[in-house]
This record gives sequence, C-alpha cells and structure tokens, in this order.
Amino acid sequence: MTTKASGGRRITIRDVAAHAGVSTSSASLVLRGAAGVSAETRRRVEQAMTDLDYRPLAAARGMRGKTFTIGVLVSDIRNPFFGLLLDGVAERIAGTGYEPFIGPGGATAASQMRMIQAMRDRQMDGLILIGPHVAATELEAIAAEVPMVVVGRHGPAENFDTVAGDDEQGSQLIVDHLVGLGHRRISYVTHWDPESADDRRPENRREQGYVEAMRRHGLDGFVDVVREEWSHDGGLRAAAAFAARAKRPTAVHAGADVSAFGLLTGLAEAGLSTPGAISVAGYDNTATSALPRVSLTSVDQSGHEMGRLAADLLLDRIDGRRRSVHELTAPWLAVRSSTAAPED
Amino acid sequence: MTTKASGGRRITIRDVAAHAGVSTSSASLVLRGAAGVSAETRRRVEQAMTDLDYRPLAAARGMRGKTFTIGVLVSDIRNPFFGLLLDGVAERIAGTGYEPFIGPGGATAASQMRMIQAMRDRQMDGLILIGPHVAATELEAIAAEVPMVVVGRHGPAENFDTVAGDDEQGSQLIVDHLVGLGHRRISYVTHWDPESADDRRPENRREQGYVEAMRRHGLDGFVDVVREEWSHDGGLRAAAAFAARAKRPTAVHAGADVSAFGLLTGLAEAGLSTPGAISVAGYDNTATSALPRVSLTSVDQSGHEMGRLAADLLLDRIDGRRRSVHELTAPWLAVRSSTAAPED
DNA sequence: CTGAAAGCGCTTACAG
DNA sequence: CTGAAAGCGCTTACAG
Repeated sequence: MTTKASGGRRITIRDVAAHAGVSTSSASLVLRGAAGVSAETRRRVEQAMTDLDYRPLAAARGMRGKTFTIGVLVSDIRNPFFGLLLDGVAERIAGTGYEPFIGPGGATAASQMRMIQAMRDRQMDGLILIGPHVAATELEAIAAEVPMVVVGRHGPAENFDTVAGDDEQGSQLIVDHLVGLGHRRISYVTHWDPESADDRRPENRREQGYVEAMRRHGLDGFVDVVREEWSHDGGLRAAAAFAARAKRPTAVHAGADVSAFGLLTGLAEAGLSTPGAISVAGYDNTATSALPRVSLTSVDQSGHEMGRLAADLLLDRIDGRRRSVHELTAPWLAVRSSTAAPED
Repeated sequence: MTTKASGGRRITIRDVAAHAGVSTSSASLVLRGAAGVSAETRRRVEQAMTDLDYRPLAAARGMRGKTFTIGVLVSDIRNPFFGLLLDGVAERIAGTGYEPFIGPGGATAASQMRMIQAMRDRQMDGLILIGPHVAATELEAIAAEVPMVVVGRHGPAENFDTVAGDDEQGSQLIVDHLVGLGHRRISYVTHWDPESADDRRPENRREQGYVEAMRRHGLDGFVDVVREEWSHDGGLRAAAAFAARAKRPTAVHAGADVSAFGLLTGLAEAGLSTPGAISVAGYDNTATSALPRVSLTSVDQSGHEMGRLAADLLLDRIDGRRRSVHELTAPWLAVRSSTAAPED
C-alpha cells in the first residue's frame, strides 16, 4: 500500500530528509508548510516526499503538535437529520488537511462525556458536538481545553461557538400555518430527558415559539405541551396519549420528524387518519418527509448549511480565534399534505 | 476536565508511578493489564490512577503499541441501513477498551482509499469497511497491514473477514413473493458504478438470485435488469425509464430501500400508482419502509446483528486470528402493502 | 517481580 | 537558512 524502507519499516521524515540531503528539521518545516526554508530546499524535500510516497504519522505529529483530526460527536447516528449535517461538515473540511471522524456518543450525558474524553485522549485538534445532552458548565470546561463548536444549541457561551436554527421562528411558522388552516386545538410534542431544563436547547426554544404564537393568535387556552422523547417510540407513546383523550387536538406540532413519524404510525394504528382526524407537522424536513406517501409538512433548517458553517467556525477557532460566535440560520416551512383544514 | 499536575501539565504515567512509588515500567504493565506484576503493586498503581484521574494518551500509546481505536469506513452516512450496522458495531465494542470512530469515505473508490489511508496514518488498530467500492486487490493489500473486516461483501478473501447477508436468497424471497401474487413481468433495479464488475458485491449476488428465481419459475423471457445508482435520484431515473416504456413491468424489485423510495416518488409523479399500476419491493427494511404511509415490502438482513458480528470478528482478528472467516446472515421478507396482485 | 534506558516519529527551541 | 539535540508519553527488551 505504502512504500516501505528496506526491512518493511515505515518511511519516516528521516528517510525523506536523507533522500533530499537535508536535515530532518528542514524536512519538518516543509511538511508543516512553515516559513523559513529556501525555495530549493522546499523543492527537494517535496520531491523526496513524492519519490518515497511519504505519509506523516498523525499519532507522532500529535505528540508535539497537531493531529489534524477533528472529532464530531453525534448522539444518535440513526437520526437522518444528522446525516445532512455531517455531509456539510465533511464537505467543508475536505482539502484542508484535517480529517473528520465521527464518534457515536450514545443517548446520555454520561456516555457522551466518555466519548468526548476518548476524543481528547486522541489529541484531536477540534471538536464539533451535534445536539449534545451535556450540561452547560461541562461544555465550558471542555471548550476551555480544546477548540469547540456546538450545533443545535443556542448561545451565549464563553468558550465555544454555536450554530442553531432559529427555533422560535420555526415553531411560529408551524403554528401560523395551522391557524391559517383553521386549527385552534394545537398541541406541541417536545423532547424531554433529565438534562432538558436548559433554555439554550432547541426543544425549549421551539416550545417558547409555540407558546408565543398561540398567545399571539389568542389561543392561550389551548396551549398543550406533551413531553416525550424525540424518537419513533416517543412518537408512538404521544399518539397513544392523544388517542386516549376525550377531547383531542385537531393538529399536532411534533418537535422533530422522527417524533412525527412515530405519531403518524401510532395515530394510524389507533384509527385516527392524518390529516383527516389530526393534522401533523414535523421539524427537520428529512428525506423521508418528502416521500409522496408520507408527505409530512415540516420545518427545514438547512442541516447541510449548518454543518458547513460549524466546520468553518471550528477551523477559524483552531487558527486562533478566541471570541465566541453564535450563528442562527433562518428556517422555512415545507408545506405538504399531512396538514389540512380541520374536519369539524 | 481532567486533573492537572502543577503547571497545567497533563498527568502522565510517570506521575502515576511516582505517586504509587514504583517504576514507570511497572505502571505501564498494570495499565496494559499484562502479567508479571505483584498484586500489591497492581493495587497501588490502580489506586494512583484513580487518585490522579489519570487518562493514558492514546496517541503516545500508538507510537509503540496500540491506539485502542477502531476505524469504521462508511460510504454514505445518509443511508439509513448504515445506522443499524453502526449501532451494532458500537454496542459490541462498548466496554472493550476500544473506541470506534466513523470515517466518511465518500462515494468513490479513490475518496474511500484516502480515508483508509487517513485511518492508517492514525495507527488505528483495526478497520471495518462498510460496503466499500474498493477493488479486491487493494482490499487485500490493506488487510495485509492491518486487521480488517468488510461488511456487505462476500468471500472468499485471503487477509480479511467478510459479513454479508445471503443476497441471492434475499432476492429469491422477493421474486417468489411476487410470482405468488401472480406477477410475471418483474424487473430488477441494480446498482452500477465503475467498480461494480465484481461478483462478490451484493448488487450482483442479488441479480444472480433474481435471475435464478425467474428461471425457476419459467420466466426467463421476462428477465429485465435496469442499472442505476442506488440512491433516491437513481430510483427517480429508473421510474422515468419505466414510465417511458410501452410495455411496463407489473412489479419491480429495487435492490435497496433508498432506490425503492426514489422509485415510489418517481412513479407517483408519472401517475403510476403503487401497488395498483406497479408493485415495488425494496431491500434493507429500513425504519422508513415500516411507516404505515410508506408500507414498503422489503428484505430484512438484520443490520444490527451484522454490525455486532463484524465487530466481534475484528476483535478476534486483533487478538491474533489470521485465518479468514466469511459469515452469511439469513434474510427474511417483511411483506407490506406496496406489493399486491397485478391488476390485469 | 522490578527498574533504568532506549526508542517510536515527529516538532521545537537553540546554536551556528 | 540549516543542523544537532532534546523531548512529547508511552512501551519494550534487557539487566538485576
């Protein structure tokens, strides 16, 4: 695969220096693209690297300098929205010399902290955390030691950047749309876990937007928030809860597409049609929501763009920026056939 | 985040040894869980590690020994089937001391080779490649240097293990099901890319199974293979091609769910209902296929189990096994409402 | 069973 | 601008 020195040894920077007839420090300077080396030396070293098919060992570089590795923490690899984000991250990083590696963090704050530690142990140069469930103080502590960007969390923050959609606006888009169709009994299904009591998390911003929009339309009396995990199973449970009610909502704003899909399934199983009996709107505009047979009305928060932006901010931070930046992307509503005027 | 020695230095194995009153080599032996250290020394070193909140630096360990890092190459992070696999891998690796990191390899053999090199540069202890597009000779060359398992590829192979579903059987399940419903004009949509001419790849095994089953039912004359990328767009193109035909199939076996979803969308856009005008069956039984409004008949190849198995084989190989193992998992058909008896 | 020393492949001051 | 030397945090023979 890679050229070997005699004896099967890996080609090292020493071999490169010897082949080019210079010192290893000069070879190192060229490798790092640093200033202070003559054009002739640079040329000879680069030629030697090509001749020998030299590849620097990231682990060894990490011992003194950088590993050129970026860690991306993801809670649920199966959430299709993360795929959009990751594509954006990979696209922005391509060609920079850095390499992104995705660490599956699991669903709990504890398991995510373990993965973050694993990334630190591997001397990664920067971290992108996608929708972490870790508490604010811990996030600040990590960010004090390594460049970091958090996606799906709002600012302010001391030591790290954030990239999030404008969640309040997103939920207002949904409520406005549903009210425009004639709905009044509109419920919101939010995410809840032990770390949820944090107003910088998207589920709470969306709740705020929902409540605010309901008030604006004079529907204070119909505000109804159901707390369930944002997952297919959580959606199923929410559907069962709605089905068991005497007075049901005519429309439900699910805080995420995965939750909406569980809702659709659960409502159908309970004999409640969509949008006939209950309109359903989701959030994320995942590929599945656009399938003609699903056709879920959903907020798009341009995950791909958020990923690019996060990678961009991280590279900036690795290059030395300290002041924190907090970006908000504008959402828009993809209207489809899972929402319609109420029957009664 | 982590305890620091005075001056903000990271805690090293030297600090641990000093705190325990032993040599660094003894501390290293305890860290690695190696034999040849007294119970008392072991106890004191372990106590010191706890006291100091010591975390070994994976990069430094990698310079001489292992990095305890496993690389998982994935071509398309957005393919929902990979999520199932990755969950299985993560589950099996949890608690072993190894940490899995997922590398986005991109769609081409060249970009995947670059990611594999990046994993090698980081001294990863073992590699799991999921559905790689890399040629057999290159796979063998990589596997000669690092323990490796390939998922979604059939054996035999010299230097690496494989885990695949029984693809021929899976496609036969579909054809048998469709013929049982009364179909005769059954087409198969396969994946095609520049590296596809390799009979150990799943798309070709599925094609073989399809052709064989058609022959078995005396339908040789109706064999029809459409070559399109397995993606939503590829499915759309296949749908357009079918729609343009004078004599259309009454049923289509898509080689993957993502392809089937594109097909469903494209057929609907062309005014062809499913299963009314054309029955559609997919492969992978992803979460989306089970949604009541999608309800796609699909082959399940238990991705979660395949992931676990792959991780299991890799750990075995890291522990020294050289002989290659080739596992085949049994598929089953999840029958849903996207397939029905033909109308005419 | 334990300890002092060398070395993995880089980078970083520090002389020249 | 270039080179010899020390060091990053571990592991690995090799003496004792």
